[in-house]
Formats: sequence, structure tokens, C-alpha cells
Amino acid sequence: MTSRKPDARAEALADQLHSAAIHLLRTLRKEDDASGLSAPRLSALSVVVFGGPLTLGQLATAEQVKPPTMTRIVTGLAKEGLVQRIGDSRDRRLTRIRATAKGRRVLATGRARRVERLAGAVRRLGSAELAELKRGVQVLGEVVDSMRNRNTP
Amino acid sequence: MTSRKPDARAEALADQLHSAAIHLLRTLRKEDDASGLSAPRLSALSVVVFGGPLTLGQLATAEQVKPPTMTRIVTGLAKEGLVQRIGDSRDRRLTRIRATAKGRRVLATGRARRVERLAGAVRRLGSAELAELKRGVQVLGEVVDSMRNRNTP
DNA sequence: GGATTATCGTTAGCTTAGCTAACGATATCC
DNA sequence: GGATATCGTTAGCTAAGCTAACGATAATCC
Repeated sequence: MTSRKPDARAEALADQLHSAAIHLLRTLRKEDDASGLSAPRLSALSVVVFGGPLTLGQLATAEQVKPPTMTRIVTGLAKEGLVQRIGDSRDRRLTRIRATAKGRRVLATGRARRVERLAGAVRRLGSAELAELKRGVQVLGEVVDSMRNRNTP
Repeated sequence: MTSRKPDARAEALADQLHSAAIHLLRTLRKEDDASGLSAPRLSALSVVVFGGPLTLGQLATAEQVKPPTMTRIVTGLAKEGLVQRIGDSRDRRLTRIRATAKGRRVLATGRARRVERLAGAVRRLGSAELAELKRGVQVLGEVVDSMRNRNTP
């Protein structure tokens, strides 16, 4: 029962995806109590850990957030010793953000807790569904990227 | 390069999905300025519009949120005339939430704006990728449902 | 080389969303 | 009819997002 208009199909799909993403993250947030790391902090820490030292501005851009917001996220992470601010000696306006050993360690466990909750559900899938989800997530990644690079589509 | 352990595969997939969902919603939030409706309000309004009149508690449960949070969301929606609180004459502890005509109208356009942004990106996909995304979203829906019904997997 | 302009991060101040704890009003139960 | 339970709200906290304004530093331009 595919609709004649591809527009309507795309819209229905977008609607389902939108709703699923909202509920997914809402469910996952419940794991945050245990880990002590909210989604934005977890996400930023992850970028810092895997992306090496970054300036605050780069980090804000990567996380699609304005600098003041990132300042507070970093302050929160620094207060818990997960991240360090390092001044650049060549350009002293810059602040580079680096993960500490504790940061790496906490990411490994904290992120895991959130992701594990999801992974648990993923593991319950049959291998056919798993493959389908995998492809879907790949396409989703492309979709998200393509949106980031367009102002008004 | 599929790993030998299915566990690792599921985990990597969960990680990608987690990240994609975060960035998707963050990108979509930018549409909220135009519509004047944030994601939580949009989502709640949608439930009220399509799910008929609900009590506040039912709505909170549906949205996986605590009653005080829903009280404020509803208050915000009511203040803009999108929703009405209606007392139950049989059990006067209850407050039923009903969408107004304006609420239905605004949902149609406001939700569309957010979803349209996403739909625009979806439309740019080839038909093969579109089909893959569709299947993936279906599976994702099942995954999210299965998580909601399990405390600790 | 010194003034102007641009960039970077922070601070201040606002809104919204989430939570728990405590409360008042109403139903229900013995 | 008095104890108990349920429902929604209020109060008060934290965190995330934003814009506007600022201070410090670089870069540019006479």
C-alpha cells in the first residue's frame, strides 16, 4: 500500500522517525541518573575523547550548540574532573578542551550504561531485523548530515 | 569487517543510533523558533489531538514524564489556547485535556514545519535508500517499544 | 607602531523541561 | 464518618538552550 505521492510517503516516514527519536531519547534519559552524565555531557565528552583536544568553539560547532551553552557543559565536565581547559600559548584567546584519564574511564562506563540499555533491546532482534536496522541507521546518519549542511531545504 | 561477537555489533549499532538521534533532534529544534512549539509541547499536543481527551495523568504516562512536568507543558499549551482543561463531573479530581480547534490547526502547521525539515532530507534519498530507511524506522519503533516495557534489560 | 577591527570565550539573564517533596481536594474503604 | 488513597498543582531545585554584552587577545590598516 505505497502511496502514489512520494511526498506523502516521505512525510509519513519523517513523522514516524521524529516520534521514535523523541521517545528513544526520553527512555534513555532514565539511565542518566545512574551514570551521573546527561545526554549533552555524554555526547560532548565523547567528542572530546575521540576527537582529541578541541577548542571550545570547535566543540560547540561539532555539537551544534552555541558557545555559551558549551561553556557551561564544559564547566560541568571540568568540575567533575572529566575534562581540562588548556590555554593555547600561541593564541591566548583559545581554550583547548582535553579529556582526562578519569574522563575516558567514565565515558567508557557511563556511555556504556546508556548505550547498553539500547544495545540490550537491539540484541533481542533477529538477525534479519538487525541487518535492517543497521542499514536504516546508516541512512539516517546520511540524512542528519545532509540536514546540517542546508539552511532551508 | 563484521566483528565476531554479535554483542559488539549490537553495541556499535546502538552507539551510532544514539548519536544520530541526538543530532537529529538537535537539528530539528531549530525549527521551533518559527513554529513557536518546542518538541515536548508538539509531542504532547499531538497525543491530545489524535488520542482524544485524556486526563493529565494519562498524558504524562503516554509522554513518559512525571505529572508536574506535564502540568507545566499543559499550562503552556493552554496559555496559547491550543488546549483546554475540562473538569470531570463524576470524579472531580480529574482534569481532562482536550485540543481546541486552534490546537488542531497549529499542530497541522507547526508539526509540519519540524517534520517537513526532516521530510525534505528524506526526499533527497534514492528510492533504495528510502526503502531501507523505512524498514529501519519500523524496526526502531519496535526497539523503542520493547525498551519501554522492560525495567532493566 | 599605534589605533581600529575582528575573534574567542565568558558572564549575565531569560525560557523551558525535567525531577522530588509537600499539599489540598476529592473518592473510596471499613 | 474517619482513615486512606489518588489526582493534580505548587514550590523549589538542576540542567540545557538562547541572545546580548564584555574583556582579552589577535590581526589589520593606515
